[in-house]
Order: sequence, then C-alpha cells, then structure tokens
Amino acid sequence: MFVKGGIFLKNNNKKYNIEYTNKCPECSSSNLTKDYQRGEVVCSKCGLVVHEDIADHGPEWRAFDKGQRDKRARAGPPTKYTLPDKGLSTIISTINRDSYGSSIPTKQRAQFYRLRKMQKWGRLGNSSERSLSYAISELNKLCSQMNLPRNIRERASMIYRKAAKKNLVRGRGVESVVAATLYIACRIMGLPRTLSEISDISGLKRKDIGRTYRFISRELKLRINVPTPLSYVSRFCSELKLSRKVVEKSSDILKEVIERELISGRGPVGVAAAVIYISTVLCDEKRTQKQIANVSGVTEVTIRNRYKEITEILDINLEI
DNA sequence: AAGACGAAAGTGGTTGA
DNA sequence: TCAACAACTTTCGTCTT
Repeated sequence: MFVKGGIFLKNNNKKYNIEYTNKCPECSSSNLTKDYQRGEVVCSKCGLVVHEDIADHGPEWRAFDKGQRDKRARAGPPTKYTLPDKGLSTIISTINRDSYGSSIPTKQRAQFYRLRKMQKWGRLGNSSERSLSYAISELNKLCSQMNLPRNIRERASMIYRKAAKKNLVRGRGVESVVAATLYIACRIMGLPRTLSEISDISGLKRKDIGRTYRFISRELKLRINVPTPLSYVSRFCSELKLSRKVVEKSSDILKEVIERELISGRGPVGVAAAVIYISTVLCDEKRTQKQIANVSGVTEVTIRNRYKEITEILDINLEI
C-alpha cells in the first residue's frame, strides 16, 4: 500500500505501476504523457498507448492558498453520476453504535434493523429508479469490456438520466438506450468508437443503436460534432502495434487530405484506415489491408477505394 | 498460399420533391 | 412518403508475389 494525496493505492494495481514507474514497457523511455481527457497514458517516444482508462484521483478544483483550500474542501467524494443516487445518499450504518460510540441497547437494535430494511426499500423503491440502476450496471459492464475511462462512463450515465427523465427510454429497451448514450458520450469526449464496435460487444444490432442514437441526440438537442478521421488514428495504430512514426506520418497525410477536401462525404473511419495503410507502407512497417480492415471495422474494398483516391490526388507513390 | 485488385450486385441511410 | 442517390459491404474471379 502506498499513499498519494491521502488516497491508498493497492500495490497490485496495474495503474499504480505505470503511473509511478513512468517507464514505457516497449522502449523503456521515461517520456510518458498523461492525457486525462482521453484517459490514456501515451509514450511520447514510440507512441504506445501504455495504459487506457487512467483515473484522475485529485479533486476537481484547484486551490492556490490555504484559505481557498479550506473554502473548497468538503466532506465526501465528488458526486458520481454512475451511482443511482449520485453517491449522495444517507445510509443507516450497520454498526450498532450511537454517535458517541457507545453500543445501542439490544432492545433498540431490532428497531434499527427494521429502519435499515425500510430505507433500503425506499432508496431503490420505485420502478424508474430500479430500471436506472439496471441501466447503470449495463453501462458499467459495457465500459469495462471496452476499456473506456471513467469520465466517459460518467458522461454516458448523465445523458441516460436526462433521457430517462424525458421518458425517452420507454418502448426502446434499456439496453439499446444504454448503448446509444455510450456511443454519444464517446463522441462528445473525443474518443469515438464505431457503431460496429459497440454493436459487437453489446450484442445489439448496429441499426438499432444507430436509430436510438439519432433519436436521443435529436430529442435532447445534443450538438455532436462529426468525428474527424484523426480521432481514430492513434487508437487504430496502437491496436496494430505501430510506431509513433506511423502515427505522425498518418496525421501529416491527413492534414493534406483535409486541405484538399478529400474527406467530404466519406466515412471518417474509412479515411483513417486508408491513411494508416499508406503510412505503414511508407514507413516500412507494412500491415495488410485485411489487418487494418479488422481493427477499423471497414472492409478492404473501402480501404482500397480511399487509398487509391488519396494517393492519386496527393501524388504519393507506394512502389519500391 | 496469401495478399491485392476491381467488377458487380446488394444494403441502409440521406435528401429533396 | 417515396424515389433517387452516394457510400459502403459482400462476393468472387483474377493477378501478383
């Protein structure tokens, strides 16, 4: 056990090791960058995503002197949208002691037992709250299977709450709304996942998730930007175990592609896949179209079509 | 044998009348 | 609401390495 800012971290925790050793397992460079917004630790030398889903253990505010700190400090953890009651509930303790620490007489213990039971019922009593807690457990399942950082989880459940409040879940199935809110949260936080990825893991149909996603974003008037191909590049590259060089090459090519307006109307995932393919060939770290197709979820044909267009217009020669 | 290529037909979403 | 349309997928035969 180690202590950091009053928080105990377990020794066997993988996150702990990475954050504290600060060495890349691939090239053992100590130049790791933490990106709390993306929830990733990236090696600046080789581009390996050393760890995803890092948590920010610090408070969400900053204080510059003792006065400010005292003013802002408060009891308890920050509120969490992933708990059904946002972590704000009062719970009758199971320890049979009063506020002075002396034990409660046996006579009254039965009474406290009944109180606890009734409070439990009351907390998760009505059906909307029960379905909310079901939705959140589904969300947590999905997120951990997809290795998504905490902030996306929080954002997704925030959106789900809004949807539930507006009665948008009814008749749509909790699972598909959960998947859709997760999809939205990923895009808002700049870590887009494709509909196919979420569909594969949740076991729901891509079409259904897509339809629910459009419905929810329209009804809640969410303004969601179209993801740029760039937001997929680093993730796909790290899944393909490609070096930093390829990532940089890809974003260089992508810049030109965007300038020449080669992406209008094209699916961003296909463009990202094609650019990565080109970069792997140019950087002598070639991956087959099939490998790239597998991680990106578009077909080889699409990669071919995109990369033909791109190489033609940008005058890139892939021979030799 | 594996990878790349491209033609052709099919699918699902968007758009505009 | 419906047809036209572009992007993308699936399938498959052919060529190259």
